[in-house]
Amino acid sequence: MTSPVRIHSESAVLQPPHSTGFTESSLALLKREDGIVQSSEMLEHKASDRGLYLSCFDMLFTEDAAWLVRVTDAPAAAGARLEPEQCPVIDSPGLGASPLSPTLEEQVEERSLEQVQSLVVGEVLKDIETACKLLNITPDPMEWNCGNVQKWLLWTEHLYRLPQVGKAFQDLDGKDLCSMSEEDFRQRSPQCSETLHAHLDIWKSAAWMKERCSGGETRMREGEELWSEADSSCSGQPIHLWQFLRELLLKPHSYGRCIRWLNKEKGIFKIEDSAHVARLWGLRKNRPAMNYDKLSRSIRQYYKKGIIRKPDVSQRLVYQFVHPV
DNA sequence: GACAGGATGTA
DNA sequence: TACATCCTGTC
Repeated sequence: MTSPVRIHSESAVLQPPHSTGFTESSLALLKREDGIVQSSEMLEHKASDRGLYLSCFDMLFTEDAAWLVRVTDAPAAAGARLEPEQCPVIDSPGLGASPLSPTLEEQVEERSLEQVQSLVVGEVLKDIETACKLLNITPDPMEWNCGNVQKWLLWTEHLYRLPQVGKAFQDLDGKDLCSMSEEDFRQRSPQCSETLHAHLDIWKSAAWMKERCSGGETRMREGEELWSEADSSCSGQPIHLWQFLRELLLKPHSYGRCIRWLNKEKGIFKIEDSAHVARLWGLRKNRPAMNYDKLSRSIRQYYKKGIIRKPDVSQRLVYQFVHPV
């Protein structure tokens, strides 16, 4: 099926592998991520409420991607409406209306879907943004050096519980990585090629979207705003441990399994997986030998400074921000 | 294994 | 200054 919608500019340096920006495997990968699955379920639920039976991901990431064009390139979207055979099947009155003059109901449905779709994309961008902060790398894989590639690999291993594959890619920088086909990935890492390739696709697509959106566009939606969100990693100052911990805590969808609030109002949090948090901190600071013993020593340095303390009722792995956000 | 805190090194 | 590292000791 060919798409009438081209969301890629011919001049774009980095082009996603498909016209949608997301390959089938990267979509499958997206579905595996908790928050995205939630968003997807939300959308599917919403769709079923309205008599739609098209999967949200089919809607969102199949080749039409008209919503994406609307978000990023509204004027160009004028000719980007779906051809009739590509439209989602909608079991509702008014279906017989001419595709050239959608009914009010169709327009309302479309708008609702667009809103949820932009939420899903927002989640993807948010995850990437968080990873960039934690790893101190740029979101565009094309700009990565070999060290950045290794960090990204470590990150992807962590995210998808993959075996260590860094050695197989140790001689590659971002440009090399981006030019690799899935078969190239398979040759270097037969076990993880699909996941790695798909995950890289997501990053490439996000980078492409960001590049596309930053070209003088004044229109801002949720996902895009996230890229320009001011945070500790944008200040040029090295991140402090307490800031890092707070950032993890503020992304429960991504890190809730290793650190979470026990009482957000009081700033009380629990480190659920000490080794994991330490590894993330080590990644962020380029300290491969980081462990919880060292990390906790740094946390204890905050006791004197009045930044973090143990709660009144001391518990293992539970700390408290003295000045909760 | 978590915790507390001293000592020292480093950028 | 803000850790990172190593250490001793306690629970």
